[in-house]
Amino acid sequence: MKKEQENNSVNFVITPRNEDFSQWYLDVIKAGDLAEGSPVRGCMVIKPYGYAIWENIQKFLDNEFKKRGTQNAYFPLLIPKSFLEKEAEHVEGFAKECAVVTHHRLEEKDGKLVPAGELEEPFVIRPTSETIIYDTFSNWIQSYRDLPLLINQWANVMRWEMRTRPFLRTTEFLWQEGHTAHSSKEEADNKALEMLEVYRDLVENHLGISLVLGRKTESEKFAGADYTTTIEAMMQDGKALQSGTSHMLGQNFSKSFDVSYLDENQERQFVWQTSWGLSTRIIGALIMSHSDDKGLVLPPKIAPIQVVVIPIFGSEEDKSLVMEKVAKVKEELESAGISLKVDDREGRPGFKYFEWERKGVPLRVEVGPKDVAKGSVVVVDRLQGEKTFVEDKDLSSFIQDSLDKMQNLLLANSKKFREENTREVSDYGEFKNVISEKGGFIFAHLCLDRDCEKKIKEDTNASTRCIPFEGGLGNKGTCIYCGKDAPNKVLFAKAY
RNA sequence: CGGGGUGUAGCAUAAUGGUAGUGUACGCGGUUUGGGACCGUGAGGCCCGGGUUCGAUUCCCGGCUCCCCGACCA
Repeated sequence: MKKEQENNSVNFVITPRNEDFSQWYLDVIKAGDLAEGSPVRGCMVIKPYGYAIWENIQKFLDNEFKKRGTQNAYFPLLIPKSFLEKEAEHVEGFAKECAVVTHHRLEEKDGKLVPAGELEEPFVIRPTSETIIYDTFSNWIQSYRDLPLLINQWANVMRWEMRTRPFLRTTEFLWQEGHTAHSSKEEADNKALEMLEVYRDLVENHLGISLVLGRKTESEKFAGADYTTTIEAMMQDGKALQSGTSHMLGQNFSKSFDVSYLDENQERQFVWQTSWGLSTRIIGALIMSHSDDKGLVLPPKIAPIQVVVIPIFGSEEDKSLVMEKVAKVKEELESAGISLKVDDREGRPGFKYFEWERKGVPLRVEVGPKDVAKGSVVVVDRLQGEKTFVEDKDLSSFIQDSLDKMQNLLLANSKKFREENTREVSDYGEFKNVISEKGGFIFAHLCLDRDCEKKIKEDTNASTRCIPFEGGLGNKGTCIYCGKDAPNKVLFAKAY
């Protein structure tokens, strides 16, 4: 981000691909009225405009979940420490980042409030809810008739990470976490994939962010899962962002939490489980994928406001004519299902143009005295800045058409950018060069030895993002690091 | 948690061991309105604690904050 003094006013010139990228998106977030720092370490305040984006994401996912028989439920924020200890890998994965509740009241001592009433068993503020949900599942599930059990929870979680970044890694974040239990491995395998596909649909078709789908390597998988599948996106600086995950938990948790049932043959069986989650991090992905030097760019399908109408007038006489026309435009577009805002505040139009551009509203409709006289309006496109004079009779279809085109163009741009910055490499020297000079994704063969993966990360700072379903899994070759047999081709990148 | 930096008004910044200035944003009055309007006017500020000093926003020490790099990670 660079600042420029102009007419004694400070403007933010946003430069997405420079080295100050993280600073850049911070300022976009501020400018776009999305979030600001909170007094609590690494937490964020999400302002109404930003929260409306999250609500649109929720609306879409809720609908998709319910179509697939998933029900919403809610479980406690506080998890007994002993629950976390039950699944060995799971504790190991989360122990380092837990906020712990040890007391239940405050007492005054020497004029200061100090914690008192120490708890016999501390609670952990959920970093994720597998343990407490599966403890409950063990009561809910008795018979094969209780399966499959498909539950989703919208909640906040806390992970006390060393370093935070707004939206991408906050101490507290919002997400949905789905938890399912099945009678067969195959059914659970399919469920994990099915939910990953729901995420793909959301992120590609609604958020306009092109993805690579694949499986995490052993060292990057969820703590306690048999395997983890992921959607990986590329930000404008070439770094990767894990945007959603779906885990096949196998029977690891069902055995630790005794989630079992009697099958048709009166035999005791452990359930097969999945869990899947998508967080407010996705809003960070949205910001970092599409924003330009003017601010946010929001895809029409997820934008809280799709069209902003700016009335322009000088005299009172003009005002009544213009506002009459604005009312008609509003009625017509709203009845076509478009979410619209009329910015009828006092003030000059230019000021309003800048403000709504910063906030990423896809289309702007200007209505002034000249437009009233000509029987048309001016429509301006946020993405390309194109200005079009549209006759009144064509307005609704033109707007609809423009929104659709913009939606498609955003995804196409994102896909093109990702493909242009993905490179196949077969030599480790070249690997290092590409990572340091060009960045982006690298597609290369990797053996199953975890040491190779670790050393590459230490060496280059690039981690494995996933083994892509397309062209990765089962693509045999020789390991880029050690030269031994590699069963898969793997996607590497520096990641957020 | 290790290394580096930072902290002055809502935001962005300046100067200063002795009354803290500017831009923007905000309130009020007026004139304006097709790409960040103008005039007048008003309110608003030195991260916290200790030390040195007649006097500290400034110097010193400690703490905290936020940011960057690393480790960690959705």
